[in-house]
Amino acid sequence: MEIQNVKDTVRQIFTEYLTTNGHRKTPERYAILETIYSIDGHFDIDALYSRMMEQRKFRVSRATLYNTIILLINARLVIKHQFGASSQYEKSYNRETHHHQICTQCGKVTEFQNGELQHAIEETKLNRFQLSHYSLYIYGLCSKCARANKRKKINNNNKKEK
Amino acid sequence: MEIQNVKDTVRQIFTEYLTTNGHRKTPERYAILETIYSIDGHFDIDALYSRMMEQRKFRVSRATLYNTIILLINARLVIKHQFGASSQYEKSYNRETHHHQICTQCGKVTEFQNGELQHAIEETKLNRFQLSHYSLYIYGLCSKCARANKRKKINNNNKKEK
DNA sequence: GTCAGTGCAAACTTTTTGCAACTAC
DNA sequence: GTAGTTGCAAAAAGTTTGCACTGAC
Repeated sequence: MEIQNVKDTVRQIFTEYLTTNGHRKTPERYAILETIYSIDGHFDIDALYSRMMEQRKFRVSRATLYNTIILLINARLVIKHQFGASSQYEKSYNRETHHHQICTQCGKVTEFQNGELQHAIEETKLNRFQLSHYSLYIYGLCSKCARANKRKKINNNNKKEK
Repeated sequence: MEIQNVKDTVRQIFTEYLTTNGHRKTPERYAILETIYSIDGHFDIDALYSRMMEQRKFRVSRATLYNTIILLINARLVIKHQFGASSQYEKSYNRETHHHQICTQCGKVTEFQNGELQHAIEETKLNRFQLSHYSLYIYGLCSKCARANKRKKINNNNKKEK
């Protein structure tokens, strides 16, 4: 699906959601949705705030961002993650299911896809639980940090020998 | 493995970790480890703090709890989760691998085990990444909230008809 | 016209940090 | 003795809340 097409669709979904739940259709809310769907990957409230100021020249308060994000999560248009200190968000409509690799040393987060894994999770029988979505976080060392540690270790050993 | 046996073993692992990394073996650190391994399931810093005061009559500052937990995570004796607002922790030695179901409405977290799922995740080929551990969070509605919503919906419909 | 929504600042919560006192080594 | 740890309080960071004003309906 093309980008503009996606934006139109999510706008429509959001409108329906707002109508159904008796919320007002404010320009702030649509501007936030529009901005979020122009961001690839994860973002936090601060990044979203900056981006709206810079790119869309539309200023909204952080409070409104927090408020609106909750609506978007309920409308199933955004999902929330809790990797590190602050909450991370990402658009969820028309996005491939993916999993997250998080480096325990440098904190870098990368995404990867795996059909088998996805299938295994979605087919899991859950007792008395209605699945809505899920997050798989895999922790470990990214190649960069693994290499850095290896070098460090060699250096330390050399020092000891001296 | 019996509880006391586990506690002795983790104590030993922690001692080795502290020695290897040039950290001191303070009574605070062992008291914290001991308390954590007497807690079943998840806890946050506040709960740990209260528990140490009440049960072990050993008072440590929150700062020390945060410091020590980092050591325990590095020693692979504790793992950290980020469900809601505050970080949640749990002991990890000699504990069955398990996954988490989180109710998006009431926030209740329950654990479940699934060998197939565990196997599928552990066998996943990761490109340039050294797996250390992982967390699978499944979001949705617990049976209680699902029932509550159903009732609510019926009530709303009745009201409309009147 | 009304009331949900917004912006702002203050409040609140969780976690981190700086510093003096303490203690494991 | 001395450097790593601790406790305390202050600070920082992220999020929520109260209130007056605004604008969607």
